[in-house]
Amino acid sequence: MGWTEERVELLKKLWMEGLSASQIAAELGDGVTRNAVIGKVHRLKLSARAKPATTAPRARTTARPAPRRVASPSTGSAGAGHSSGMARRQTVVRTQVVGATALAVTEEMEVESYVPPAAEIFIPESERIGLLGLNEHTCKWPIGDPLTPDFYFCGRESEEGHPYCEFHSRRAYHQVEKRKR
DNA sequence: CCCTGATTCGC
DNA sequence: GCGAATCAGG
Repeated sequence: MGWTEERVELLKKLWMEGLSASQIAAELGDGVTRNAVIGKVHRLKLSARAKPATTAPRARTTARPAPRRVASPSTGSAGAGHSSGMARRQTVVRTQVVGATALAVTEEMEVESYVPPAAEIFIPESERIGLLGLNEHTCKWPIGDPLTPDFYFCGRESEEGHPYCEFHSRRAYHQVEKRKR
């Protein structure tokens, strides 16, 4: 289905209201993808919105060398590492621990100094491991202050090829709540 | 992994 | 004009 005036108007309206491209795509239905929405938005020159949403000042990134796909069905694509180190300054979400699965977001704040990531989960002292206890199958998520003697690593089993256990792997970036109208 | 928007370019 | 593929970022 093409872009009828009605659909374009709806697109403009929702975009200005701050809905994400994927949400608008779902709203329009008919197999419209978020890419279609974004593409249309650009053609309409509607890029600017009230709320920056994400990705703020993007002055200029690479002018995309020459990916060119479409015709070649080669399946290469092997590695893809994803390096994300521990930032000294980071935005954390304070949670309330009620159990292993009951986490409630109560406040979002930015902290100055290092904060033990995912300290919510309790690791029995007998399972804690130090630097020398790490191997390719142990979760390398650090807990505590590295400069302190009581510093240790999660140490639980990590998925093959992954540096962290499942719990800690999903800790970094997982949608707290999926937008639903 | 989930997600966001930005960009290019064959169609 | 359209939008999949890709990129860059959180």
